[in-house]
Amino acid sequence: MSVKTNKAKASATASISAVAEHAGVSIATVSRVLNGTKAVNADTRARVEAAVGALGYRANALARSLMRGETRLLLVLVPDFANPYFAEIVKGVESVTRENGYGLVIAEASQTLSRDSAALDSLYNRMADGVISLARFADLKPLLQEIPDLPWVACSEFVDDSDVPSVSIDHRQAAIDAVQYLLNRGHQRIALLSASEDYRWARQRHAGYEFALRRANIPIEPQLVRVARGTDYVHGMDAAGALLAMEQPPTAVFAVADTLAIGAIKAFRRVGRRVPEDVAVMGFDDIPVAQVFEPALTTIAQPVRELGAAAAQLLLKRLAGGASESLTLDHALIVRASA
Amino acid sequence: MSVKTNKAKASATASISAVAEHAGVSIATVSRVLNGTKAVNADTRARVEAAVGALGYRANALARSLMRGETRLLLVLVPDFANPYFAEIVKGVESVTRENGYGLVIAEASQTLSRDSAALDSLYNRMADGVISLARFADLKPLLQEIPDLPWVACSEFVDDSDVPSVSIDHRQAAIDAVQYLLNRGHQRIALLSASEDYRWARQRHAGYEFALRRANIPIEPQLVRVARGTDYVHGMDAAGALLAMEQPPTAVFAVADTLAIGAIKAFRRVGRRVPEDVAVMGFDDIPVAQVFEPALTTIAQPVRELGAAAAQLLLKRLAGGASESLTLDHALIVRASA
DNA sequence: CTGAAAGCGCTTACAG
DNA sequence: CTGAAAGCGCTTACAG
Repeated sequence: MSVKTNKAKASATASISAVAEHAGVSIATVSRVLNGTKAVNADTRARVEAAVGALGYRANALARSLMRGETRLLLVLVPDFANPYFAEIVKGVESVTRENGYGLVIAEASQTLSRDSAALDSLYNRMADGVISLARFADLKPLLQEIPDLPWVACSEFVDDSDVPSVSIDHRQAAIDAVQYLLNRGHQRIALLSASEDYRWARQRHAGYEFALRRANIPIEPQLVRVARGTDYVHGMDAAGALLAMEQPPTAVFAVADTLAIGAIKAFRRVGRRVPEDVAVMGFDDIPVAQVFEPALTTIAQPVRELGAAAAQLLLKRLAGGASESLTLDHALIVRASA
Repeated sequence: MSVKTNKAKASATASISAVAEHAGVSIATVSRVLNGTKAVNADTRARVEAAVGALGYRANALARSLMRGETRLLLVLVPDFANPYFAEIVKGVESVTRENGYGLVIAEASQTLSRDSAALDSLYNRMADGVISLARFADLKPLLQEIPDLPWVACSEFVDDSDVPSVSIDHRQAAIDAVQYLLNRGHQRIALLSASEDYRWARQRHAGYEFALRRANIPIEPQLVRVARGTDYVHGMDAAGALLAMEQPPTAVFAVADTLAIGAIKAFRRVGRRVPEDVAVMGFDDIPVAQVFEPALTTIAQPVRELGAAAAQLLLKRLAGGASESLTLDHALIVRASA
């Protein structure tokens, strides 16, 4: 029986040595029964398990991680907690990480995010085994250079000239589909309500919008393109206001996010314009409120849960030493009432 | 210059000994300039800083935390990522933790959450310095017993016979205010759309509803009380359906969550009932969509950001050794169009 | 001001 | 099957 140095370590959680002492074995043995890593004699095991129970012992994750070289924690970078779209993706991520025994560290990756963020700083330093980023491309880029050796996976966003794999739908094609739908319904003056093009997806949806129009021989009218200052409902209202002021307003609006679409509809309604009779409005994302809102939103549905789940799987696979290739999932056009 | 044992540690991040070697000092000195904990000679400091820069060194947070006895990580338990109400609270939490150099580990605390969750399991074991819980009281209770020595703070929920401080509005009083408002508008048949009473707040709002009715000498009609099977929009629709089937339906509905209220309105609309003309609907929370929805929601606003921020402050104060007393913040009745 | 050494709580070859 | 010991990468008395 070994001699313990610090016997009365206050009320603090029992350590492995306390368990060893209690069971009359070495800490190595305790470790073995805890991890099932090596055969242990039946009654030795029983004694250890009894000691664990008696002391309410739980291995200190910090020490364990330090030795194992992994924390089983994944960092998730989201641009905005409040956007339901991101929340759904996180749910997808969570579903697979939970199954695999990983925890999630979530940080809001705003523009201001940088090395001065002590929180993130601590994470970079081996607190997480890898990161899943939904952050704006513009925010992501500089971060990548700072923390080169952590495995990254981008979700919805991506970084072309890098080895960061990504999981996403084909934003450009989805936008083409949306605009084509509007064209098919006879619209010729179609406005684009875009989001900050710090988001790669915003840029790509914008490209899809222009492509679809050009393909239909409709000239791009710069005034019909409005960039919202955020993705909250109010930002959609504001941006739509500008459209309202035009002498020849659009007959249809393609918004790159449902939140923006809903904000726009609100703005239109306020001045007595009916949707879709006077203006058709298409959204993007198919967030939960899209179907209960009135008029219910015609929108592009992203397989959000799957997006998150796939990103998590990709990262886990990579952590397990596997190769990681990017993935493109399918989108779908959901026709409801707003367009 | 000391001899390094493991020289070619692959590409892995530089360790403190690598920095020490590079700068020609001991690791103790490196630690001191890193932490500014003790005076260091100016040019020694310069040499160390140069080495840190050259090697791109960042302290290993795991080892550091193990020594310091703190991780500067806080665990946030949310019942549902998808509910905008919780998202806003998390934003409040994040604003203060970020300022204080703390990171957030977020886990979804569903009913199924238990010791089999490897993710949470690792957290309990000293991965987080404390926890802020928005979890259902019913889920929270058993967890508390498992991890007794972590400092907890409950937000919106609470645990009466424990030393867990909480930050919340007065849910019961808020419900009384809501129902009284409805009564003042002449309603007599007021339904309650409640949420799972695993949530303490649901139970309290329910109590407030009954109190207000009784105070007005209106008998409680059990059929007018419906418990939704969740807090998503669809759950509100479902629960409202039952109300619709009544021979003498209510003239007003008080929903304990905006999501539920919106779902109910949708259900009413589907069968041609107008809100608020045929049925008035009141919500609770004032989530972002409440004001853009049509009809805009009359609701009880909770100071969500403040709630989250206060919970974080309370926890931080406690971690700093301070005392922790519970806090009740003010709610507000927002009159818009739905009631 | 600086270094050698102990120690945080674990895991894992290495012997036996 | 089991233990003594080294080591993960740090921080911090203890000497000097």
